[in-house]
Amino acid sequence: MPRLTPERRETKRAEIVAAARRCFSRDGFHQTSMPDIAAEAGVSAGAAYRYFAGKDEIILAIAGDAFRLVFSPIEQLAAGTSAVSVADLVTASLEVLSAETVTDAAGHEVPVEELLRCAVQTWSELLRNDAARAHALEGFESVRGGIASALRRGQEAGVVAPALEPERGARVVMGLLHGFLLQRVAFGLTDTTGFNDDIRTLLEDPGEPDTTRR
Amino acid sequence: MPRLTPERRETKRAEIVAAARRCFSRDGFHQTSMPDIAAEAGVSAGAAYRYFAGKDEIILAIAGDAFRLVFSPIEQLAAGTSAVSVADLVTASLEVLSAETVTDAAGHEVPVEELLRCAVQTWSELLRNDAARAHALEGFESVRGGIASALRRGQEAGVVAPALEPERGARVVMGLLHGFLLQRVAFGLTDTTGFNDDIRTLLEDPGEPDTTRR
Amino acid sequence: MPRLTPERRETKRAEIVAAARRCFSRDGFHQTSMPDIAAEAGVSAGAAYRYFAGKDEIILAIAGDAFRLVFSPIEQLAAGTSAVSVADLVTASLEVLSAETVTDAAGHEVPVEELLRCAVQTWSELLRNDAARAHALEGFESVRGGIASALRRGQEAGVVAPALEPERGARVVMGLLHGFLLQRVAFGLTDTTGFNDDIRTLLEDPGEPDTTRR
Amino acid sequence: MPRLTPERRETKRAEIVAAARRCFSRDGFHQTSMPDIAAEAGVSAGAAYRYFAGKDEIILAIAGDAFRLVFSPIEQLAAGTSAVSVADLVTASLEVLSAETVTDAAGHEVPVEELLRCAVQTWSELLRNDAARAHALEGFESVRGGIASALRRGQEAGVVAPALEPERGARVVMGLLHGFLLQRVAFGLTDTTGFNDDIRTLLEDPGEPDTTRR
DNA sequence: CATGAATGAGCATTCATTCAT
DNA sequence: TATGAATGAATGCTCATTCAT
Repeated sequence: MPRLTPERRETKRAEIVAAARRCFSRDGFHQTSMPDIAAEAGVSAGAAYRYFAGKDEIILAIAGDAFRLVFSPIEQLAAGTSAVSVADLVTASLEVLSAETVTDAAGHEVPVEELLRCAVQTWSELLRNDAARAHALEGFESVRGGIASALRRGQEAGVVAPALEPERGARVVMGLLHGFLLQRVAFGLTDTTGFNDDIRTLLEDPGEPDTTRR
Repeated sequence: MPRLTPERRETKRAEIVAAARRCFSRDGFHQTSMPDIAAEAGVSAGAAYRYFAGKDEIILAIAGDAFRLVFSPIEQLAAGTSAVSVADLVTASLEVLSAETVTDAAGHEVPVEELLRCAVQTWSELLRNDAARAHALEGFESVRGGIASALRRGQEAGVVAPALEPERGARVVMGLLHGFLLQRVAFGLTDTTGFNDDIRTLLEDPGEPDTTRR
Repeated sequence: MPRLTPERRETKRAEIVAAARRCFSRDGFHQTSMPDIAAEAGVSAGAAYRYFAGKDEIILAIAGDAFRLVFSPIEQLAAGTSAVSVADLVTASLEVLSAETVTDAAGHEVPVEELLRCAVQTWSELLRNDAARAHALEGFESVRGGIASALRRGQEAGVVAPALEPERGARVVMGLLHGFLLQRVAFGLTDTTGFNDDIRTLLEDPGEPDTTRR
Repeated sequence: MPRLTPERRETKRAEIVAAARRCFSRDGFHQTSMPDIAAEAGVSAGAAYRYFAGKDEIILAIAGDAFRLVFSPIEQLAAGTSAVSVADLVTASLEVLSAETVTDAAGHEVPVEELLRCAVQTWSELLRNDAARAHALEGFESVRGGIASALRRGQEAGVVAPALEPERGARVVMGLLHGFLLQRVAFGLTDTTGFNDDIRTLLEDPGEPDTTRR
């Protein structure tokens, strides 16, 4: 039997992750058994243990992905060098909620529906799993830093209010995404078109109405 | 030991719920066993079954509370008749994140930390539990309706932008709360002071800077 | 509270037994809980323990009745002094399978359907419960003795073959009843009319066929 | 420890069945726990669930065997083509009560004592378990049909009374076996030798043959 | 005496994990 | 390497029995 090449190993690992994601999305982290995952991946019950130390490690892998990938569109935008407005950021941020798939670090397409359903479950894990929380916090800060940088670039370019504290602004954007994400997966409120305007209108000064809008 | 008065029954039920909430907050829904709950409540393993049909029913009771109580400050504000601005709503909405306790329907004080940790876990349940989702959706719509009403009153009073679609504005407010809630319990980002301003600033037209702020 | 008179005590005990018999007949000995019996009898869970030491004692009471009452018609016939033929005995024996009710020692009417269903379950208990087996064996021997006596009287009167060993003949009669009893309750084969003739025909010498029959 | 060959699987399944039969025979269906069975079989608590969906399925397997095997000697006789008399049938039928073991469909020797004790318990199950009853009824009818066929062959050969209705005669034979079976396991009345004669004598016309009958 | 709430041991079943093949 | 049978601890739940009121 030929040594398992690193590539084949990685491929198989990814297959197990993808199978686990399907199971988790469908049945939940805790209602999914290791045999379930193995069966979904088309491997034996024991095989998964050659790629992961245990169920927790699979959850962690999924959770890391789920937490981070949700922000992948906005991260890409933020990683650029062009001047972006807040509206651009919010729009990019909510974009993931309407997409069919996103692409993970290894280049695999991940169905957004699965991703989001896993993301919400991930949040529960963060409460009790120190490793997961540390990992997620790192991702959170990384995304926040990226958004903050973009906001700073926007301020320099004059398309973002100079009074905005970038780190805090980034938190708002991320919070909004999480909130709408939850509304979508838990309640089926998939429509996020126009929310950028809604948000702006919401906070608008009522006295000086529409002259500057849109 | 016959004749449990309805009041005593309710008290005991509430004790079990409170114990379950402590366990769930500490260990998670699925890592908490019925014996754990019973022990925390100081009752025998079988006793809980006189008050709840099973573990799911306890989870449901907690989840219902958790989902709804998070909005209790804003619901109270919205239920009033005074004209409130968006800033008032957002402030009230985020208030729960800094409070120590909130009061549930039966008048019991519920520690906010526990409440929020249960709330996040509730979200995971919504994905797979039809009863919980239906229940939560009802709560969601009720809160949304209340906030929308308050926004309409604000529009009539001239303190909310007339262009705002109230139902959509309410979704934004609720989404923000959920997003910040997650940031607090998952990452320890408890500080929400000033976020009202941040949000406003975030969306501000950069061209007309500081004249209207703070 | 007035002392419970022995009569009232006996009445209540009988009510519990009757309730237990209904439960046992419907759900089986082991699928019936003490609360079930109490509820069926309209008393509290604890009350039954004033009349019976525990569930086993109730089963024993039912079992004793069930085992014995099945033979009550044949016992009555055997207890008489008239000369009875084997056909009379078999007929009387199977009679209980077509009756609606039989009357127990205390004069209560007991539905035969319930009685038979409990009787079959009783047999299982005999295998493991020494007290029940001893009790039943005593009843068995008593009935067998009665039938044997009747057979002896029949032999004296010339209506029973003199070569028959009465004790063994009685076993055959009793075995037949048990066999047909099982066929009725387990398979719904309620028809036992004419089986007397069948039995006779079955064992008839085929060489001297039909000249005298029917 | 991969790849359980179908034969080994069947062997192990049979071992569990045999262990369960020992437990059931000793302690009863409902007093035997799954761990009891597993321990008796020398396997772990969970292992049994790879071979049976649950306890009920084990009971059903035992019950099916127990109900059917009791008739195996008479079925073999009836399955033949030779002309058999009623006496032959009854003798064969009761034979099982004196045997040490019988051989099941898979060729395993089953101790008769265990078999009979399980058979009696099976009868209780028939009252409440529709699947078991349907299964047993099928077996019952099959055996009855076999015996009836043998009786018809006997009639053709002139060794069975032509007036006998074979289906009814078969019921009598089966009823007798069940009755004597119960007497053996419940009361230790193991002796069935000569009962064939007893039965015949029992129904024999006493001194003055047929002139007085009916 | 009766009540019925409480107890707590016991049970069927599941499942993460191991390891012989 | 991969397999999948086996393990055995853990869990949710039931129920016979007790006893404070």
